[in-house]
Amino acid sequence: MIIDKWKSQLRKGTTEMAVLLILEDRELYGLEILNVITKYEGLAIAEGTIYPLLHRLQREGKVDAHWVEGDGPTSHMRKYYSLTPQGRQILNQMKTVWGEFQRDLDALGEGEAFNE
Amino acid sequence: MIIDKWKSQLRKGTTEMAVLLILEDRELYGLEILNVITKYEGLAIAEGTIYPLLHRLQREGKVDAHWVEGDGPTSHMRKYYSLTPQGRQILNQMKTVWGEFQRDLDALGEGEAFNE
DNA sequence: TTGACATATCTTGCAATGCATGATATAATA
DNA sequence: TATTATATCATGCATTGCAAGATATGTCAA
Repeated sequence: MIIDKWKSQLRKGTTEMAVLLILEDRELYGLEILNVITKYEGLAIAEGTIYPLLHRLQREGKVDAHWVEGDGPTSHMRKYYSLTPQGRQILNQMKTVWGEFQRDLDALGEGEAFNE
Repeated sequence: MIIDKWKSQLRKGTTEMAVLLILEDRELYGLEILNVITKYEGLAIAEGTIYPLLHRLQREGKVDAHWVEGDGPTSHMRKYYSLTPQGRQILNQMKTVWGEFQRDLDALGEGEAFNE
């Protein structure tokens, strides 16, 4: 499908915001984050996307990570991620930009016949 | 600015939609299209972006182009672009996808504390 | 034990789009 | 003549999401 390629272009940038949003008020590990995102069909990303993204966010100082021994019966090592102050700050900027972006693109779509 | 790099990532895919939206009910030439987009601050793109994009859209059969001799006093050759039927069809798909995408990302941002 | 499956993470290179930069050409204006 | 505005074009880079496959552990059935 042609439109599927376009969808993956739409995700550029926004997937990063989605991850930061999810971590805004709690710590989660990789697969959990992926599962939350996948609950929203329109945002669904491939599994191969989440780990490189998380590593990048950590490298850029937007998130912190620490290993936790599995607490339940399934005792896999899990890497929990949380927002750094810097990450929180950038997320707030992203929210503002995203709001403007939506408004402008929608305005262009609806009102262009009028605005001159 | 860090956020500026992110803005340019947001534009991936959406700039293409913006151009198709602008051509939805009229023909325009390159610089005109750029000027319309630039009216919306949140969507502003660099000048070096528009021509490669238009060429790609033409190559993909989404738009048609034809040269027009300058009609007014400034008689520069202008290349006018218009939507093909296929381009119109794809634009409609994009509108649907974009709507879902917005809803989902906003829902994630606002409601995640509740949804389990 | 063995094998299959689910969980959980990691790594490497590719594909696609917007951007930066600079080039070309014409007409109007100083 | 030189400068500025208009209008288009071409080339290679930066970034991000994706595909594909590898690794490791624990559970459960045969």
